[in-house]
Amino acid sequence: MSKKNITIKTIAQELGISISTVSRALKNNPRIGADTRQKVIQMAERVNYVPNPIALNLQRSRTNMLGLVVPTLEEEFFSHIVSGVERIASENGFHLIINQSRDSMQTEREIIRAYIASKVDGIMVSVAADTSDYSHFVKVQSLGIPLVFYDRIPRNFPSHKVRSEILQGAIEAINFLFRQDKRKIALLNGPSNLQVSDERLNGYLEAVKTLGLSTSPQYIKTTDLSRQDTHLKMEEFIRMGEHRPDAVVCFNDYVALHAIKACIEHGVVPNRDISFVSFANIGIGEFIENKPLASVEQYPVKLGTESVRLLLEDIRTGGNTKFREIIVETSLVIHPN
Amino acid sequence: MSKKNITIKTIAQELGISISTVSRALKNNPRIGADTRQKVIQMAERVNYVPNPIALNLQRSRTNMLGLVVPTLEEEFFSHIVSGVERIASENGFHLIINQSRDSMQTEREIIRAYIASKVDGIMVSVAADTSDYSHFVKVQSLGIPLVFYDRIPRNFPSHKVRSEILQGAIEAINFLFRQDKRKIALLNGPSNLQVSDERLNGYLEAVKTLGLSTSPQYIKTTDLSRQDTHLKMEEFIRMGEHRPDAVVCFNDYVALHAIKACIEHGVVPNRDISFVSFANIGIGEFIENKPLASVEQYPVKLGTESVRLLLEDIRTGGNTKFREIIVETSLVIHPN
DNA sequence: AAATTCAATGCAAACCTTTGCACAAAACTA
DNA sequence: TAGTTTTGTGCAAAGGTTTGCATTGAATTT
Repeated sequence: MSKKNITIKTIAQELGISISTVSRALKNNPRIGADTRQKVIQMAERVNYVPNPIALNLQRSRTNMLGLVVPTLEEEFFSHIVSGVERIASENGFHLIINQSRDSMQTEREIIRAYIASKVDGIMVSVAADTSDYSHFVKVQSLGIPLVFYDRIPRNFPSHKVRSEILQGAIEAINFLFRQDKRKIALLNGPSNLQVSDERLNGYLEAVKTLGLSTSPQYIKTTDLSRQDTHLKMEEFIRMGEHRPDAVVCFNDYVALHAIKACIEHGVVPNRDISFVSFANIGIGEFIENKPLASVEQYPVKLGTESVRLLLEDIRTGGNTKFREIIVETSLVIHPN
Repeated sequence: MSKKNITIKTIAQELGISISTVSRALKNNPRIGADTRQKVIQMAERVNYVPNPIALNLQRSRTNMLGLVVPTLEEEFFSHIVSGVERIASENGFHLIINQSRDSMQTEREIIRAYIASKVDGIMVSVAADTSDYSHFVKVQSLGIPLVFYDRIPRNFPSHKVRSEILQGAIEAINFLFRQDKRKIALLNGPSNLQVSDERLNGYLEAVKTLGLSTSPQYIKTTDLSRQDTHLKMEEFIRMGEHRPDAVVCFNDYVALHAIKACIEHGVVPNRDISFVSFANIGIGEFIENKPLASVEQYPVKLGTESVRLLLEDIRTGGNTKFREIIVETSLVIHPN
């Protein structure tokens, strides 16, 4: 095909003009005469010139790359977020580079280090489950690299943030159960070190208070998200006799499904004896028989698009945008059947 | 923090030596005296020098970036592939940049164009459903950029390829049904423009022949993967009266689930009146009641890791590796319950 | 006709690193 | 002592592009 590397120099030599003239002609610089510009453009076409972005990167010391740290790609919730991010990044001409922390702070730090070394233009992070030290993020900020946290947001760390409106979702879920004449509503929450667990709890407490429902510490349990622990905690609810809850709000769909399984094993009919609602970290398949009555949909794709939009804006303003927190709506989706 | 941009030049000036000496000292070039090397390294430490990878890229005209084109991230099968790719790419110090073609050839072409322009070191592609023209791939190859196709592989296009052992899986699936005393086994296949459909068909034909089963063109149908079409085709099977198949091999889990739904609607008991097996493009959740008896697992993560390993090898050998086709094992997973 | 302005283009630096070649001084060999 | 090797370092080019400044020739003004 083409001989070697075709650069503006090639064009310049071919036309017997200077490199800078070619560069300017190609960029429609008004200082270049119309006829010269014509010739340059035609020649560029003819020799199939494409600008070398690496040289440009060096010049501008920008890379057009965005780094995305995700705990895992093997969970639907996160891969949908990534999908949203990819779309917007693409549309804006940015390359998206993706890495999984696999919920290890150590890995997370290394990824961030690599991003810094590679001079990405911006970074988005959902922190690993065991991230307790934030010095790597401090470093990112001190270098002036735009940074956005999404979904899993570190506590008390000033930065751009994008998260779901969990609290309102929890309230909506409980109102729904209330309308179904449920009065003894329990919460089967996630690990308390997650901020998203806090929000569920706060929503629960607020709704219970507003609706004048009775509750007790026994109605609030947490699971470490393992099947075993969820079973265990659900069994505790079931064994509460006359105080047994008539509805349980679960941390997410998986927890709900496991809890429902526990019910069935104990002869408790789900959604009759005890009703379930949950938060959607997965889409509940249409093929599942015994599922929660409703889930609080979190729109992960939107979570992704909002995050990258915020990041891009920060990049555009040169990292001088004041820290913003974007809260993505949730809504209670009532499952058919 | 640091003043401006710290380069080897900074170090050189600080130490009153030349740039090249600094460069060599940092790379442990033996031509540099031990004491000079010492001083340089210490100073680098002191001023917190990090090499600028962009300049390096320009120099070597390599970018350390791998491009991955995936039809969608919102399907578990593909996001698991990506997960595998990410792990290996990371381990080898490559950045992985990801784009979704969203099953549009047009988008696919643009992604490829961007990859070429950005000078990625290698490209992996699972082609879009409607990709009929391969000129963009020809271009990639003619530029000497290493290219690997995975899962969705263009027909008759010489290149590196990584795919699942579908044919063997199909045979295994049918043997399984045979052992369950099924003798009237049908195939509900995917779109015939997909190579993976061919392979299922060939496996089916081979197994049927080997086992001496009777079949007929009526036992072989294709669906466009839409729920409607799957329903329609399944209903045709159901209405075949005394010739009705007693087992159906489905293109993938989704198709199987839809087909099963069609059965239920028509009072046909799945896995009693008609048994189902399928190929796993999704993991069948433990929560689904009516599901195929077994699925041919395709190990998508492994598909990913194998693909990127092949790509990396090709990159290492400077794109001179002879075209290879890697076939990833499958295995029939019998669902509990 | 001389002076001024303007349009069109070229030069060279800058972005940062690597590396072939050259050079100098020191050490060694004959 | 003169010649050769070794050792340690510097110069400059290369990689591709952009851009401030300088230069040229032509057109306009006085």
